[in-house]
Amino acid sequence: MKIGELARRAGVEVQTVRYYERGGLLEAPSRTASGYRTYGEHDLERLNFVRHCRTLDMPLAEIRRLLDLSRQAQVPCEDVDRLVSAHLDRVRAKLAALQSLESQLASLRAQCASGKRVADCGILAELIHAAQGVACVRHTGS
Amino acid sequence: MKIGELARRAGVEVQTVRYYERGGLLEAPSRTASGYRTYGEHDLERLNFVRHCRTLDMPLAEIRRLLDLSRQAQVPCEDVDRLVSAHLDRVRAKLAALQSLESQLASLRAQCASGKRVADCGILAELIHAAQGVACVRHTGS
DNA sequence: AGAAACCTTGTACCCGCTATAGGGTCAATC
DNA sequence: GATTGACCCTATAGCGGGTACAAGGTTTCT
Repeated sequence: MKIGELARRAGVEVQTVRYYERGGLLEAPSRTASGYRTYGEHDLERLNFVRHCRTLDMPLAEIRRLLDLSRQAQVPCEDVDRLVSAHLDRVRAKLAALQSLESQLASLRAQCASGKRVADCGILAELIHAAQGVACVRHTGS
Repeated sequence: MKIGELARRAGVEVQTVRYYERGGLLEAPSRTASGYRTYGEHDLERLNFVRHCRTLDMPLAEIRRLLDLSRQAQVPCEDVDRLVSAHLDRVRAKLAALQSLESQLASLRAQCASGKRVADCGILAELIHAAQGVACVRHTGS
């Protein structure tokens, strides 16, 4: 199949396939006489694998290592485990940061009562005070 | 004060200050005869405001809009609220995605028993099967 | 034969910085 | 007064993970 069909079946853009090839995530495929890339089912499987890892938010470098590892059947499975664990740790750290962020924004939004003008906006006041290192909102009368 | 002091007091890199100026987040400051930027306390406050919004993960374009709004005291506060609410929605969506990601990775990692070789690695098997659209892990012997 | 749909390479763009190169300026010290 | 070192300037390129062009070649359909 040609690149367009491969891309369509994997649900990615054509450019993305070429980008993955450049980055070594997909092997350079054979070409027709006129230079068109031709792929087989195996290439589709590999692309799907890459995409699935991407939906798990793994960086491309990590996916590349995973692909390398999977080709060496003798390597202890621990190496794979370590890679996934490290990724999981990063995801959990990001999750915690995002949760704190969510609560900050939610409480910020609660500052805004309808009908007010920007001049009296609680959100802006809060943001400005927070930016000045004031722990608690305390209107200084301005 | 010069750019180095401003940056130090706001806890950012000097390049970041210049980057914000180019992006219109900070006003172009006055210059000394030799071309050095000179800032006042007001500039520091504004930079702190920007940084605080950044710790809330707001994109620079949004911070710029917020700064614009805050200069127009007549604008209804709702506009600010809408902006923050939209951001909160995005953060919550990201949070949900990350939570699902976390559980996927955690269950993935549970596939790996120690002492195995990559040839029998549960993680890789799972990733490959998942990539092929198989809902449940089912080792085909291979 | 001509149009539409595909393919090719190469390049530039997005975000929010960060880093580097290649200079100029300023204050202190020898 | 010359040098050192810390600071400042502009311009440019890089990161990751793509996306979007431009400018052309090929294939397929009518």
